[in-house]
Amino acid sequence: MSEPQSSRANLSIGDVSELTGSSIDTIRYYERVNLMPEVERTSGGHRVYTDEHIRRLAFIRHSRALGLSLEQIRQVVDGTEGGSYSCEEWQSLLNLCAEGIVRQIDDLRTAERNLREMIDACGQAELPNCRVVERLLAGEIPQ
Amino acid sequence: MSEPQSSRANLSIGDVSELTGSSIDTIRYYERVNLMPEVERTSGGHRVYTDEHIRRLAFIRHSRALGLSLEQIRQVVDGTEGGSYSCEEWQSLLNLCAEGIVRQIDDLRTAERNLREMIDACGQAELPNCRVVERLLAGEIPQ
DNA sequence: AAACAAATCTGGAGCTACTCCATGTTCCGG
DNA sequence: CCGGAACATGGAGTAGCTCCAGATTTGTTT
Repeated sequence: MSEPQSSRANLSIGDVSELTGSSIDTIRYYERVNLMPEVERTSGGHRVYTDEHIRRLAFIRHSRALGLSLEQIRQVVDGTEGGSYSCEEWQSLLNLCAEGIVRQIDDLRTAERNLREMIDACGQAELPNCRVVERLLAGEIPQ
Repeated sequence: MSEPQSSRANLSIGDVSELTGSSIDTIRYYERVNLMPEVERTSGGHRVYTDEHIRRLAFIRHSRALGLSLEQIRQVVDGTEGGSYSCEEWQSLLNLCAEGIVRQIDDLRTAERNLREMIDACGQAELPNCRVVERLLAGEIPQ
C-alpha cells in the first residue's frame, strides 16, 4: 500500500523495448552483464519490468550517446548505488571521455584529409590509369 | 640471377614486425584472412618474408589509416591484382569511406557537446551534491 | 657437438557491444 | 481449449585484433 507509485509499471520486455527504443536482445544483454537491476519473473519465467528499469535503460542510452563504455557505465551505476560515486569522480570520468572523443575526432579528420587528397590525386591524372592505387599498393604513399 | 632485386629480402616475422610497426600477431592475422601474398617457409616452418610483403603491409596500414575496413582493402587488393579494379571504382570506394567518416565525426561532435554540457552542469551546482548523476541515473536528462 | 636461450610455430580463447538464430515454453484472445 | 504471438534459453557470429600455452626451431655459446 505504501509502495512507491513510481515503481509499479509491470511491463513485458516487448513493452520496455518499444518504450526505450532498445532491442529486446540488448535489454537481455544488459541484464546478463549486470547493468540492470534485478528483474522479477512471472510464474512462467517471463520478465516483469518496472519504471526503475525504464530509467536505468534511459541512463544507459544517454551515457552511451555520450561515448561511455559499458564498463564505465557500470562503474557509475555501482558507485552511485553504493553512494560512493562523487561529483568529482563523475566529472573526471566525463573529462577522460571527452579527451578520448577529441582524439578520435582528430584521427578521423586526418583520415578524411588523406582520403580527399587521395580522391583528388586519383581524379586529376590522365585516365584510365592514374596509378594512385598502384602506388598505394606498392606502399609508396605514406602518412 | 635475374630475380627482381626488390623481392629478395628474406625477413623473419620479427623483422617485419619491427620494420612495419605491425605486431607479429597482426601480421599472422592478415595472412589468415587472405590479405597477404603467399609466404614461403623454412624447412622448420618459420615464415620468410620479402619486400613484397613489406609493401603489402604498408598498403594495409595506410588504407586502415584512411578508414577502410579489411573487407574493403581485400576488395582493392584482389581487384587490383586481377587488374579489374578501375580508378572509378577506387574513387567511389573512397567517397563512400569519406561519407562514413563525416557521419562518425558528426556523431562524435554531438557526443562531445553533450559531454561538455554535462560537465558544466555538474560543476556549476553547489557541491558536494550537484545531482547531475542522480538525474541522469533517473533518466531525466534526454538527448 | 651439446646445451641453452630466444624466436617462432599452432590452435584456441578473449575482447566490445551487440545481433541473430533455433528450438522450446508461456501468455492471451476468442 | 486452441492457435498464434510473445517470450525464454543457449549458442554462434560480427570486426580486428590480442594474448595465451605448449611445442618446435633457430642461432649462439661453450
